[in-house]
Amino acid sequence: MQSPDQAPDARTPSPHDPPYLRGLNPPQREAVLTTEGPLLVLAGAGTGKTAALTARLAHLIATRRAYPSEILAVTFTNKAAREMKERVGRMMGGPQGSAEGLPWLGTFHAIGAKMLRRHAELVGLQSNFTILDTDDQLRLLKQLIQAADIDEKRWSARQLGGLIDRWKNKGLVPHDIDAGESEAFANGKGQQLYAAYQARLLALNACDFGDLLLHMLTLLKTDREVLAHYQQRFRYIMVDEYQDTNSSQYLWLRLLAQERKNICCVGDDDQSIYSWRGAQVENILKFEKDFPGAKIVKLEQNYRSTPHILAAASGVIAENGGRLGKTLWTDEADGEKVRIIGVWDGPEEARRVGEEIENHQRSGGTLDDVAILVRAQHQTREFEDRFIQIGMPYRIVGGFRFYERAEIRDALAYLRLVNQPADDLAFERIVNVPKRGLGDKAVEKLHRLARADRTPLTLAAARILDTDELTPQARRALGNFVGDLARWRDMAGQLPHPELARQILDESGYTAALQAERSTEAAGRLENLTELVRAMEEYETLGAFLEHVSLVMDNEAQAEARKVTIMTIHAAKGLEYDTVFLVGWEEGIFPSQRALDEGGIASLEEERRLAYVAITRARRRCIILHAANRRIYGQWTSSIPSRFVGELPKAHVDEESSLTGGASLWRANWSERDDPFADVARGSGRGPGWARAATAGQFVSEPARIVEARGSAVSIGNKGRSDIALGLRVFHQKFGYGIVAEIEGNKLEIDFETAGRKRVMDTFVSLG
DNA sequence: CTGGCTCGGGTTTTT
DNA sequence: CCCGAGCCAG
Repeated sequence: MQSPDQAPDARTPSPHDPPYLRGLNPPQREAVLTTEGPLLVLAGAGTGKTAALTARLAHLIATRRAYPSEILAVTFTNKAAREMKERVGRMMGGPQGSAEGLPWLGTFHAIGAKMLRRHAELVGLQSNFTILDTDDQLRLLKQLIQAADIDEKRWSARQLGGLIDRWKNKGLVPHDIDAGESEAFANGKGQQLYAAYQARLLALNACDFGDLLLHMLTLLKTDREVLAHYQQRFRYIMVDEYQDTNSSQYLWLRLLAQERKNICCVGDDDQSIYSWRGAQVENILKFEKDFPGAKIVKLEQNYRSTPHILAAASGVIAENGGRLGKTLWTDEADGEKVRIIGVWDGPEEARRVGEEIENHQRSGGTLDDVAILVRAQHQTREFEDRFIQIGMPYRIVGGFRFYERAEIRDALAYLRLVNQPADDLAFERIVNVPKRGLGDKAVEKLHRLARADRTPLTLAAARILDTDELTPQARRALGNFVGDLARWRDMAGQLPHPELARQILDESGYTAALQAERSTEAAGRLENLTELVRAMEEYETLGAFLEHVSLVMDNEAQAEARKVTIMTIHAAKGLEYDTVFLVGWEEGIFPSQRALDEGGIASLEEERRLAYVAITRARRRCIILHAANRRIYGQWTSSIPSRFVGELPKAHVDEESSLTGGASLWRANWSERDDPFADVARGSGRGPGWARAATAGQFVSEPARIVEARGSAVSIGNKGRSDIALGLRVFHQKFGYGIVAEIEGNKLEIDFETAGRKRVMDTFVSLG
């Protein structure tokens, strides 16, 4: 480890460099070595931002400018936080000395929660408060809307939730909402409902995600002691993805940094794609004004993509106004130009991408190098359908996450209720799960009593047993449930919590109910529960585990298998692939119709930044497709290529487009297939019978938020499986159970129970 | 309570 | 067109 007097100062490499500086270029070094005062690091896509950020953290510790525990490093995602932790660990060689503590490294929300637990009582909470997720939040809002006698159809909980989120993102508490703002919901009831919601959360001893920051913000603004404490404590503050910060996060950071002013924000205004969830690009644009004397370092050397790809991306983003301005460059050789392919319609687009990937395989490429990026989740379907047909292994990123699954949320509700008896939402969720004969009437009576006495449902339940309000069966059932809860709470003090969880799941009858189902899904759910209990073992306390689950738990994409990845551009931010297909580059799709209709120039510019993010995901090959016809909400619609296609600099692209280039392909398509309805008319697979059997979320047995197709590789040759025969019952990952109706080499025709007849590859089915 | 119906709405998504 | 939510009937 380096001592302060030997601390490197040179911006150029020297043999005496500590390990964390090795391999950094001059601007990266500058970013690492500028420790004092405000610093803005403008890091273009692929310029080694994380490397610089981590090295900076290592540098601060190694040169003893601060104890680890005096450093605050915030990220947006758990993934980013994890990555940084790992890299710092590696750089500094093993875990840091416990005497010096650990850096406060985590997401805004995780850090907010950590602080808030220490000061919970100052905002009217107890430190074991529950963190509600969006689902809980919506159920609560729905109750409030009903209680206020507002037409739920006209004014949905979802709407109100969105509004409250926006207010929280701006750092506004109910008191700050003026009449004009309040108008946004139910003719001026917005403010009142927001206030009621916040009151209800306190009564439940609960927080939503926004509160984790908002409560801390309020505290920092109103409590001088708390403010002074953290201002003193955090000698150095680092922020990743600064362009994604919302107002509340910005205010929070500014307060914390006010004293020491050692704040280093890393970001890229060109990659700001989250304004719709409150991010303010302005935060990064006005950094110099907020922090006078700020130094700015630009990271512009790109280590990811070829010059053609960079030039294409730069050409597009140059159309945006008000940029801080960076010019990406690279040492790499030219490589392939960006290809633009125009096709006739959506199905052809999928076919074309499939062929390109097969070519890629034939020339020795692997599938995990390939990604297809879409603007919106529904576009994945076309590719999924096609890939199932040709037996191309793929994975779709997105959809349900581990803790969003019903069985996990049920199990957590039990644990939450044991941990925190005031958690009415948890109580409601599981009072009749599994079914124990406590229907709507019984719960309604309970509610009335709880409301009258202003007590949590758990208490009301105990009390109602002394009355004759419930039917004898309901009373017995509730008595058992209340008794169980009390017993589990006793056990909580004595048993290790994974064991407690196992017992709860057993004694509540939850596992038994699943076992009784005897379906594939139920088996998957049981597996998920086992996984949940296993995960608990890594945590000291039940409380720590619950916090982990609601704030941190996300199943990482196991990239083990060789598969093509299909995902949204948003989901791809921060990732990179050798070959990237950018599909659906048409006006109305990308840029999206919504962006064109609403939000004016700002929306369009965000779409353009999205295009920039999309292109810069590619390392070696970037292939952009657009179709002339697409079925949108069931209607065939013709579309024109995205304006972003036109903004790609000609010198760096190769067009194979029939529509913007020569007319040959267009004509070929036209004569071969007389009209866009041909597919439908010929019944070539898409008619009414084309039931889209299942979406990602329905396969609860999937291990993670990844929908994986079965089958390891594209089948070669035509040899079919020997274990498949006519009339056999088989299982297919997407379509479910079905009977084999025809066999043709390795292709099967199967009559699925719910999805109808489909043609699939035999590698995708297992014997049912 | 399940199923079948109608109706409305339909980017992007993390925590 | 496809999905989810809510409603009513059995």
